Amino acid sequence: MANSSVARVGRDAISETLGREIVDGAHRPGAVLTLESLQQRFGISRTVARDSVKVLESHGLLYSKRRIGLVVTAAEHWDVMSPAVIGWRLASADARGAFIELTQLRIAVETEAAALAAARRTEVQAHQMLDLAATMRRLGESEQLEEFIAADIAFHRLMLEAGGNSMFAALADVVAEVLTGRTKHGLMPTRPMPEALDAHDGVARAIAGKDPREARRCMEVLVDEVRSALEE
Amino acid sequence: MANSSVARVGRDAISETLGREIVDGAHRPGAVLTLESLQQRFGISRTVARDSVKVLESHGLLYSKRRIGLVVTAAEHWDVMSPAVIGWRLASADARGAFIELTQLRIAVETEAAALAAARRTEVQAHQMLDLAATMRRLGESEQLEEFIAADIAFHRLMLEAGGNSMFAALADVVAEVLTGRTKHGLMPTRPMPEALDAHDGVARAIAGKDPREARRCMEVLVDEVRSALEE
DNA sequence: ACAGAAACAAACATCACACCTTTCATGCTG
DNA sequence: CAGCATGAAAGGTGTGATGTTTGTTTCTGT
Repeated sequence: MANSSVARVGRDAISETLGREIVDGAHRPGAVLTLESLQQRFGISRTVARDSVKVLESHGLLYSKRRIGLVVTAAEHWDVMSPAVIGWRLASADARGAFIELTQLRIAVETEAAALAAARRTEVQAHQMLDLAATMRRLGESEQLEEFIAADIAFHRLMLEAGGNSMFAALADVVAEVLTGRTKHGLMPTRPMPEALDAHDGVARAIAGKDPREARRCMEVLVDEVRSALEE
Repeated sequence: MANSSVARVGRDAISETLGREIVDGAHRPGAVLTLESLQQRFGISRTVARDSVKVLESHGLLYSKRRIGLVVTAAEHWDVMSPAVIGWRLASADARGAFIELTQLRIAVETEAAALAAARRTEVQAHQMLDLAATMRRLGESEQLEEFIAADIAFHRLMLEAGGNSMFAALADVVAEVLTGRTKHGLMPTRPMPEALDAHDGVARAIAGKDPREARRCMEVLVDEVRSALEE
């Protein structure tokens, strides 16, 4: 028992490692692994190897076939929306591509989410939105970038949740990731543009005022800026 | 090999059954299962029980804790975008709620997808889009509903794929589900409205003509009809 | 020589059992 | 009453044996 001479890794680390490798393209679609090879490589038992494989399998990264082994699947079969796969893609060589796709998804969803939020928000949420918009303005104008981003994230999360669509709400983490990542990918000015601040204000007001059409319009302004930054 | 006296089920059927039960609310969040109970109930070995649990765990439906058991998680932690969870929700008592959320997601994504497709489509895709739009008109006007829906699905799938965003493409199955389901949920006229046919035509033409703005506008017309049907 | 059937073998699937590890609950002790 | 020690419950991991599927090879009959 005890251990082994081979690289020993923590429990979930194995599906994590394999997931990243597959997403990264280290194993071509159609490539075959075996449980045995995983046991060897990571110094683990069949039980653990099977557990790890199950996770990857349930995200569509591979499937296991008798007498063949573990077959790596092509990207179009992956669960690209699941947080795990998103994480792996963002850690891959094509992080930028993943980031762009996520941004496009965010753009698509947020315009609709703004309208939904305007129709469904509670009183409390309305106040929180207005507060957050004000906070963003304050922090943005005083160039406290880090705090600004935190407020920005809170703003978008709140909006996504206020719409009452759980699938939109589930994107809050993605949006957070994108908002954080913008700085790294050079898609964000060091000082938030006044138009962006105005647009956030507008969105908050429209949502508070239960005006879906206006909320959508303001969000579209916001999103247009993001879109154009994407096309540079 | 033999069998057992207890309800014996196929391999994946167990995570399938449990997934549906959890999504359906048969196990409240915080409720605790044990591997032992699953073994008893399904007449399976620990290995299989663990395998099934791993699947549910990787979709966020539960987590396992030592000395406690398998704790069912609240809906906000579910991987609500993964096909598996979507399937379970659509098979649950709240299928209608899930359907509405999916429709909202579809609405959000498709407007953006239309614009993207207009920017990125290949020549072949352009022709296919125009063809499908024409086919839809023909089938729609002759009230061949089933074939019409098939063409509709193909149209939307093609558009989602043409944009080159894999996350949008992954929604093709969802959209297919929604388009098929519309009839069941009484959100669809037995005869497609002429405006809808025109809008599809418009989208196809705009995409073929590489006009993202127009593609988005036409898609918005389409989507507006869906939205209003949703609000009835 | 070729087609089809039969035997073989590889790899996953499942089972049973033993032991480890974590963590909650209990109860004892100072 | 606080704190610590102890026990037990439940999952986590490891092992070896056996079942099952399926691709490959070999054999046989024509």
